[in-house]
This record gives sequence, structure tokens and C-alpha cells, in this order.
Amino acid sequence: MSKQYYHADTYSTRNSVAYLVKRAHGLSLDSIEPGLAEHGLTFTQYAVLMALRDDLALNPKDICIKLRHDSGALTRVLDQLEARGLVERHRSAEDRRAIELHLTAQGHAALKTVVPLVVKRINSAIKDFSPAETDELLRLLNKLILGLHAEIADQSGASA
Amino acid sequence: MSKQYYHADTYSTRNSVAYLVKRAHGLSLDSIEPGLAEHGLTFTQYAVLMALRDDLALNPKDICIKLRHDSGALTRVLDQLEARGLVERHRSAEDRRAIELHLTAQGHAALKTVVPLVVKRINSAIKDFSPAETDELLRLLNKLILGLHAEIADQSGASA
DNA sequence: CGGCATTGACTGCTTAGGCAGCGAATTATC
DNA sequence: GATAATTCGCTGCCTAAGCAGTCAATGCCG
Repeated sequence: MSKQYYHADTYSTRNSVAYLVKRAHGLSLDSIEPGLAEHGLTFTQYAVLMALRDDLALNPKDICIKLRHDSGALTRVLDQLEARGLVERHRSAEDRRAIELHLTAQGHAALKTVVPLVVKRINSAIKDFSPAETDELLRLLNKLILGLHAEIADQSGASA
Repeated sequence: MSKQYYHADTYSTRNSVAYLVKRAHGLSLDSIEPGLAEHGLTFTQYAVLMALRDDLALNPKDICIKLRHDSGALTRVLDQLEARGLVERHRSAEDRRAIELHLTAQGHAALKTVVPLVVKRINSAIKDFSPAETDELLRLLNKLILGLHAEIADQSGASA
């Protein structure tokens, strides 16, 4: 197949999607974390709250998947958030193994103060982007995520 | 300013560059790590070797920056790589505080066997991308990285 | 030149993430 | 419908990452 984008002999860090994504991710953290810290939130805690707010996940399992967070570690994060009254845990009625999570009023309030800070930082980071460019970046990232999903599924399926 | 891309009241995880970048990063790890593990490398170790190979960094300090890795943690990673004979440390002549790093022949050899695996995974993840789309994704990621850099510099400068 | 601040790598300590195993609950299989 | 296999969240242990402080070397300013 000659239609592969990368080739082993010319592949380099600088032109690698994987590296650029890693770098962008790291810089995003550097950009966002200080603002959250002022309000006593770690990025992980913030991410969990947002995932719940936006119905990206309703239970610990989904959060682990969507945030790629370890199940054991997440239990402890949820303990903290619950202790601070930002999140509530309820045992599910349908599946009594599972737990339903939802934000408390305080959880919503916390996000209400913190989200604008995050938005400000991100807007600032993309201030030289035309709306079309940002749209395109979002589209391509989503496409990349789909591709990675498929790739990973293939790979696990191949050995099973 | 009405030309901001995001607004606090409509911002959501799903349409967030930051979240998508985080997710893509996490999935990249899931995709790449297993292959590296088969050759006894963690992703972090691999990233350090690549950074050296591609002259992204020549000393510990630059690696910390480019890989956003903690200085203390990096010392330990380098200890491991040095112990395995993949990397050498040499005290710099110009600045005797600094250390010059470079790959050994074994280091290069290790990458030679591992890079093709990584390339294969990435190619597979972007197999539905046209070359133009991949080019555009790289361009936009680089632009985002520049924007984040500027944003962070502004922010640190503002309080100084 | 002498003192003060800064930088670069490293060490010790703390915290968070990864992993293996558990118990309870559900689903699949026969 | 009983048993086996899987799933979900949690706990304990271990490793790795983050943080603060140290030491040597450099840069800065008088």
C-alpha cells in the first residue's frame, strides 16, 4: 500500500499527529489548570463534573471510558467530590451493581463559576483561528477519534 | 467582543477543542502502548527516545518542556534508559550544570524496531483521512499549539 | 571582583494513577 | 432454573508523576 500517510523511514516527532495531540493536550492543561486551582479543583475533578453535566456519562464506568480514567482512581475522585457535596451517588434501580451519578446544586454552581474561566482560556488560545478553522479542527479531531476507536477495536479483536 | 468562538452558556464538553484533544490523546495511548510494551518500553520512555532522535531536545530540561514531563520524574526515566544502555549522559562543556543526552546505537536500534509499529497504528487510525485532511489537521494542531503557547505566556506575564 | 539571584539536574516526600483481586449483581448457557 | 461467566464498583498495593528543597554552576548588578 503506497497510500499510507506516514512511512517508518520518514516519520518524525515533529510531523506526528500523535505527538502534536499530546503536546496540545499538555499545553491545554498548563493553560486551564491554574484557573481551576484557584477554585480548589483539579483538572480531573473538573472533567468529571463536566462529563456529568453534559451527560457524557451517568455512571462511573462511562466516566472511566470517556475520560480514560482508571476505575480505582475514579472511585477516589468521586469520594472527594461527594464529600465536598458536588456530586451524589445513587445505587441504580435497574442494575443494582451500577451507580447513578448526578451533580448537586453545588456542583452546578461550581461549574458556573469555573466554566467561564476555561472558556476564556480556550478562546484566547484559538483567537487567531477563523470560525471555519475551528470548525474544521473540531471535525478532524472527531474524525481522528473515530479512527482511533476503530483501530483499537480492530487490534483487540484481532487477537481475540 | 462577539467574535469569540465559545460562550460560557453554550460551551459543552462535546464541542470543546480541549476535550477532543484530551480524548484523542488518551485513545492514541491506548492504540500505541501495547506495541511498545511488547518491546519493554513505556510510552514515556519511547517519547524520550524519539525526542532525542529527532533533536526535539538535547538535554533533560528541553525534554521536560517538550514532553511536559516533571523534572524529577524525568531524572528517573533517564536513569532507566541509561541503565539499559539506550541513552548516554554527558556533562556539557559550555555549561557544566547541564547534561547532554544522546542515543546510543542500542537506542537507535530499539527505535528502529518500534517506530514501524507506531507508524502502522497511526496510519490505521487515519486511514479514512485524505492526505489533504491529515495535512490540515497537522497545520491546525500546530496553530493551536502556538496559540496555547502565546496564551500561557500572556497569562504568566500578566501576573508578573 | 563580590555578592545575589537564577538556572539545571537531582533527591526525598507526597499524591495520584495503574493494576490485581474481591464481592455483589446480572447475564448467558445448558 | 442452577451454574458458570461477565460486569460494576470498590479496596489494597505498587509504580510513576508532581512538588519542594538542595547543590553546583552560571549570569547579573553593583
